[in-house]
Amino acid sequence: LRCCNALLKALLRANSWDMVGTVYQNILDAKMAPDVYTYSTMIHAYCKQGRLEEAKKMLFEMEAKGCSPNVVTYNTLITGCCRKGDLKEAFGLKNTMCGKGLAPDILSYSALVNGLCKNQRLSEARELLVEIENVGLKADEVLYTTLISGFMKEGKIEEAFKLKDEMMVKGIKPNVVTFNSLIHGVSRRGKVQEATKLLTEMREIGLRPNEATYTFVMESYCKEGKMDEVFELLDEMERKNIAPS
RNA sequence: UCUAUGACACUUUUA
Repeated sequence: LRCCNALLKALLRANSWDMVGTVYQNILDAKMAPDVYTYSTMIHAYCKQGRLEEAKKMLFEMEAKGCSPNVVTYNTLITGCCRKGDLKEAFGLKNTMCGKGLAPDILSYSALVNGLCKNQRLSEARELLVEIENVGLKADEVLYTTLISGFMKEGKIEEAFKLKDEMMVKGIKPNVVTFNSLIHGVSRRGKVQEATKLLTEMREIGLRPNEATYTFVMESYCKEGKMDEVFELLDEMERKNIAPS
């Protein structure tokens, strides 16, 4: 069964949905009982396809068969709902899991925060951060990055930088994605000097810019028509062998 | 310290 689960994961990554179904059916045919990993992976597969109804059905099915969903199972579904913009359902699931004595973890919250941010509900996202700390969880760099990119997308640049300061004060280290989000935010507003400042800052703290980083910085240069700098960056990328991820 | 879940532009796939 462990092997089947690993196989399902690989197929899910490859988006081989028909094979996912086949393997799952084979598990059943072989009279093996899918475990919580199998079900969670299947739910992930449905979510990734945007087939939320079937994902939810799978949740009921596992419960009916006496396999209890855990935090990961719920997180998977919550993430799926958030990505589809069904925040009602997502928060409903959060309540359901709480009702079963399953405490949402930092991943549950960051999925919810992401959903709120993607739907321009920034103040609620911020409130969720307060809740996170109230329940004794520690916000991490992913959570903050999610918030930062949410605020940046709404053009709330100062707020985004405040969040960056806030996380650093708490001892949470920004990573490449954090900087990418910041750079992207200032770049779309054409703030070249801010973008390059961030680029040097991330280097100073030992972070390696990746392909996305360069893309965002180049965007800001392009907005100012500074093509020389763009080509310089392209050269630099080649020198550093930055491969498209 | 590893069978499953969260964040950044573009592209591609699922449709």
